Amino acid sequence: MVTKRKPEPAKEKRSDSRERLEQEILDAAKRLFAQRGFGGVSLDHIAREVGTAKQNLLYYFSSKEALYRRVLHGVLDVWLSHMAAITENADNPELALRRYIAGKLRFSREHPYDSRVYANEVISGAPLFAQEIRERVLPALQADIAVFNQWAEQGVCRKIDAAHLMVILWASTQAYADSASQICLVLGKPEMELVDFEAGEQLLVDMVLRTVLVGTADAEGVAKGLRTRLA
Amino acid sequence: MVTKRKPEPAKEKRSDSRERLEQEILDAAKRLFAQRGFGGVSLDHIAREVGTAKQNLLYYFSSKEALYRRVLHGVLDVWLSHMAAITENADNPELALRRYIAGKLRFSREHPYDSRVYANEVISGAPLFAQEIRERVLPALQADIAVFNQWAEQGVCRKIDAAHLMVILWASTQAYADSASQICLVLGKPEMELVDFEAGEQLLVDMVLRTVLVGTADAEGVAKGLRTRLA
DNA sequence: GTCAACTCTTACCAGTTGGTAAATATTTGG
DNA sequence: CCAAATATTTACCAACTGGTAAGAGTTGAC
Repeated sequence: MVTKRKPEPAKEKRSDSRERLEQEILDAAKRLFAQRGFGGVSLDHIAREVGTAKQNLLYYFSSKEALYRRVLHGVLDVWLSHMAAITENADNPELALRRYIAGKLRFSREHPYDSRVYANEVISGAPLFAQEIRERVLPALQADIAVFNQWAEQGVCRKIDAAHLMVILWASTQAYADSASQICLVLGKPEMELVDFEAGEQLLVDMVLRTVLVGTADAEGVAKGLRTRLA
Repeated sequence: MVTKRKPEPAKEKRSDSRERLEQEILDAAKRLFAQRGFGGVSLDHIAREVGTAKQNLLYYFSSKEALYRRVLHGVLDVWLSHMAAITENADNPELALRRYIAGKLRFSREHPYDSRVYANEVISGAPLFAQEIRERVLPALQADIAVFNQWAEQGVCRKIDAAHLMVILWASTQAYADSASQICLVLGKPEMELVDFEAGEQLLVDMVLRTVLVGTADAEGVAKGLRTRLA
C-alpha cells in the first residue's frame, strides 16, 4: 500500500492517456512560463489551464521546479535539433550560414514559447539550468565556432570573431520570437506573418554573408541576389 | 486627520531623505524585477533588500503594479536618452551608425538591469506597457527608420529594410545585457569585460556598415579598418 | 470477476501574497 | 516648544502559495 511517489521509473508501460495528459501539462506550463517566468506562474494556474487540479500536477511532476526543469529540458531538445546546420554543411560556408539562419528563424516562428522560456531562463542568469546549458548547448556552439575558425584558416572565409558572430546571430533570430510584441508595433501589424520572418532572414543572411565571405566578388554576388539556391 | 494616501502630488517640498529612499526602493525593485520578472518578486523581498518593511513600500508606492510602472518608466527614460544618435547625425550615415551601436552597447554595459526589465516586459507581451512603448519608443524608432529611408533616397546608403535592420541592431546590442550569463559561458569567463563589448561592437559595426554603405569602395574602406575616427 | 496498480479528488497545512487600518515615532515650520 | 505634516511600525486580513496525506474512483491483466 506504499503509494509510489515517483511514477517516472515505470517507463515501459505508461498508458497513452497518461502520456497525453503529461504532454498537455507540459505544453500549458511552457506557455505560461514563457509569458510570466517561473516565479510568475502558480501550479494552480497551470492546472486550471489543463482542466485538472493542482494536486494532480504534483502526481505527475514531483514539484513545481521539477515541472519547470522538464519544460526547459524539452525546450533544449527542440532547440538543439534546429542548430546542426553549420557543422553539417562544413564544406560550404554560404550554404551552412543560410541554413543556420533559416533554421533558427524557423524555430522562432514555430516555437515561440520555447524560445521565450529559454530567454527568461537566460535573463535571470540561468539559475537552474546553467549546468545543462554548459553540457548540451555549449558543445554545439563551440563546434560551430570551430568550423568558422577552420574556414578562416582555409581562407574560405574572413577572420571574424566567431563567438561574437554567434551572439549576434542568436540574438537576432531569437528576437523574432521573444520580442514579437515589439516587432509587431514597429511593423504596424497585430501579428507577425511569414513574410516578415522572410524579410528579416533576407537581411540577416545578407549582413552575415557580406561580413563572412572572403573577397569582393563573393560579397557582390550576394548583394546582387543569388538567393535562389537554398533548399 | 484624513491620511493622504498619495504622497506624490506634493512635488515642491519633498525632503531629501524621502527622495533618497524612494530611489533606493526603485533601484532594488529594478534589480529584482530584472532577474525574476514582475510575478517572481514580492514586495517583502524588495523591502528587505532596502532594509525596511513591506508596508513602508506601500506608503511610497500605492501598489506593486504602481512600483513596477515607475521602474519601467525610469528604464525608458534612461534608454531613450541613449537612442538619439541616428537622427542627430543624419548627415553622416557611417558616424550615425557607429555612434548608435556604441550608444546602445554602452547602455547594455552600464544599465544591464534596465535592459533586462525591459526585455522581461517585452517577452511577456508588454501587458502593462504597450501604451507607453507606443507613445515613447515607437516615435524615436520611426524617426530612425525615416532617416534610413532618406539616406536610401539620397543614394548615400543601400535600400535595406530599415525596420528589420533596427530589429537586428536592437536584438544584438540588448543581448550583451540580457544574455550576459550565456555570453560568459561562450567566452569562457565568469564576467564580461569592456574588451568583450568592444569586440562585439567592432563586429556589429563591421556587419552593419558593409551592409548599409553603398558601393564597394566604402565597404572595402570599412573592411581595411578605418575605425579610428569615432568620437 | 477480482485484485492490484494507476489516476484523480478531497481535505488539509504552514507560510506567503498584496493590501488595509490605525497607532506611533520622527521631522519640520512657526 | 509645540503642533502639524511626514515617516515608520504594529497588527491585521482574506486569498493564495507549494506541498502532503489519505481516500475514492478507474483501469487492465489474469
